[in-house]
Amino acid sequence: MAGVSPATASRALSTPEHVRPETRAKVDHAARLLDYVPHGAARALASQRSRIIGAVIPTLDNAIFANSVNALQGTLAESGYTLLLGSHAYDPAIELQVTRELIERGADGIVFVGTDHDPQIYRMLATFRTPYVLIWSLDPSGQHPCIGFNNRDAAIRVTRHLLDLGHHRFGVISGLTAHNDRVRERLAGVRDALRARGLELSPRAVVERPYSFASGQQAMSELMGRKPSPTAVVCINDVLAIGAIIECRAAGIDVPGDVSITGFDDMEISAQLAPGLTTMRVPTIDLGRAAATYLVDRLAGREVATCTELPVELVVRGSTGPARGGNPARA
Amino acid sequence: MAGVSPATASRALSTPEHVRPETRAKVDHAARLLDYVPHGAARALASQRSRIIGAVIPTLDNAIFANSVNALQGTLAESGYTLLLGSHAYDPAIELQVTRELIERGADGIVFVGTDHDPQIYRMLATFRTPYVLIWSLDPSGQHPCIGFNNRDAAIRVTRHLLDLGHHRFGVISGLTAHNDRVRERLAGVRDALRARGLELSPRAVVERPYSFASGQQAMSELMGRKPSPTAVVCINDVLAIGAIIECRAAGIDVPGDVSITGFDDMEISAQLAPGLTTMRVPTIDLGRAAATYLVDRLAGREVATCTELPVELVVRGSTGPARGGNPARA
DNA sequence: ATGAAAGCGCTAACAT
DNA sequence: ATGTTAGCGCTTTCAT
Repeated sequence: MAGVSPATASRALSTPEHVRPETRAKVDHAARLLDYVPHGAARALASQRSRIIGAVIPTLDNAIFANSVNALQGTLAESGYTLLLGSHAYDPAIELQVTRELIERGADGIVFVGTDHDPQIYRMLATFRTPYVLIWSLDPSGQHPCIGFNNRDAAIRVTRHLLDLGHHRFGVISGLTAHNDRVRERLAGVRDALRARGLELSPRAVVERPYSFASGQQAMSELMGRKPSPTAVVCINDVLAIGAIIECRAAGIDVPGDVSITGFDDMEISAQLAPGLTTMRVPTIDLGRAAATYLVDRLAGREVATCTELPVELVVRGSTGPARGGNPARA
Repeated sequence: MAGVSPATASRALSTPEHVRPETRAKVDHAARLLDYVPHGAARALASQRSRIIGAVIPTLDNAIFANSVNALQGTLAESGYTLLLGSHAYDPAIELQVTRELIERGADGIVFVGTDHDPQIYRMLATFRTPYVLIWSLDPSGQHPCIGFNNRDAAIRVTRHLLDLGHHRFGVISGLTAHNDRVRERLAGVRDALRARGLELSPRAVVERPYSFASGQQAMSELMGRKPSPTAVVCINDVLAIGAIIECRAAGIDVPGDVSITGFDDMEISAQLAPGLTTMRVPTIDLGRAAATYLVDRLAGREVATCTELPVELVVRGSTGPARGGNPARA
């Protein structure tokens, strides 16, 4: 004790401006001397706020999410919040369970990826009045706060790039569509873009695989085995696209001479490959940062935008080129 | 209320075996009806256990750590623990702060990476009697519980592989050595192995860079600009090694014809590259799992080994070959 | 600006 | 097997 009441000590540490500098000094001194570390649980119990923000993400395997999470955590830390992380490996049951856990831990706010979530999750959030925000997608219903981009439009832009290069025989390497609105939207975007030019994507032209380099390789090999083989392959993310490029190298298929390949996300390595991967750049860092800012502001009672759309950018590199014998003027 | 006392309700939920099935049913029913979610903070305050395990890691950028963390979390979840994650970007001040935060949150145990930590961290852990474990390294002092492997020996094995192929002009692409015992140990291992064959590593032959593909590229370019240029380049991890391979491809340098390259970690993509990367496989998943098991067992009062050494494995792929004109029989 | 007192939601003796 | 009773360490009215 520094000769003051517990109440004053508490104020000195939590709201220093409400305490005379002199008293504050005494308390700070004592705290230092005692190696005082506040008791988070007691604090949370008394104040009804945990200063914990939860994040529910599919997996950390994907470097893309890792970047967002990193930014999220950094930004939260600046405002005195701690990140509590839960991952679910794309399993809705685990996701529900993890969310429950975060609420149980008293999370003041929660970040989710995408719009595909068990209704029970939304119900729980409502019951506990827990603020939350969805990232990576835009919520079409407008019911949920979100910070993301239009996955479908982005995919349309990628596909158009290929169409403009004269391609008309397409293949698609997709991620698993179950419980993943990003993948479904991107896929829909590809279909939309093709249809707009009078092309249909046959089911056989779409290969669905979990995210891994090996999957991408396999899928590419499968696609190139079809005849006629595609001259352009749209991959739903960079991991799959890189796998596809690797497969081409192994199989002696020239990229983009024989086939053009596109990705989605723009991971660090995508720029370094030979050829460089044409892809849609997603602002992963900004996504994490904006989510943190959103929740911190909301918890501080500040006004916040319900939905924020972040820009994505088509990055054209060496993996795409004109269709062989194609006519760039028309598809 | 289900017509029982709070104490019974508590028991029914926490230690069901201490309650008559009939009563348990009543409580469970009421809980379901009320959408009851226990209050973590109150529970932690009363029971003096948070069921939270903290992990203090350098960064999630490195897919390698992400894998370990994933495994850590999964294994902890099986035992009813939640992972609280803190990263510090290799900054000791942030690391101290993050650790403080974890203790403040009442972490029942904490996982750290490597042995290089501010003495104040160890002091705090002792003060709060917080169990902890170091992963990725072996603690030479034997003072700290750890689960890892011998980074120096592993680096020796990699270097010997190159020596046995007849190389004697070496370059090294290192990570930053500050606050990173893994990098320092691996570097020392390379030096040891060379010295054992009468070779010295000149300071100019070692390039130190942060972990990124781009760094690896740059470093490789620098190294190959020296004359005589190395015929073998040891990279302290796969990220740098992949950057190096990419640079060679860009610069028209044949791997392994002109230069052999080795990595360390064995990331998923390392196997897929052309040429495949010769590297030291680190059991990232096992590391995370073992750390979880260690802490859970310790917290349950079970006996635990102070230090566990996990095996690493040299994976020879296409990026290494005989020294041009070298004599494999002797270095 | 500071102190006194109540209580956050739960668990853990202890008693029955 | 269940109820009674404190109390975990802090914050927050409320009073001064």
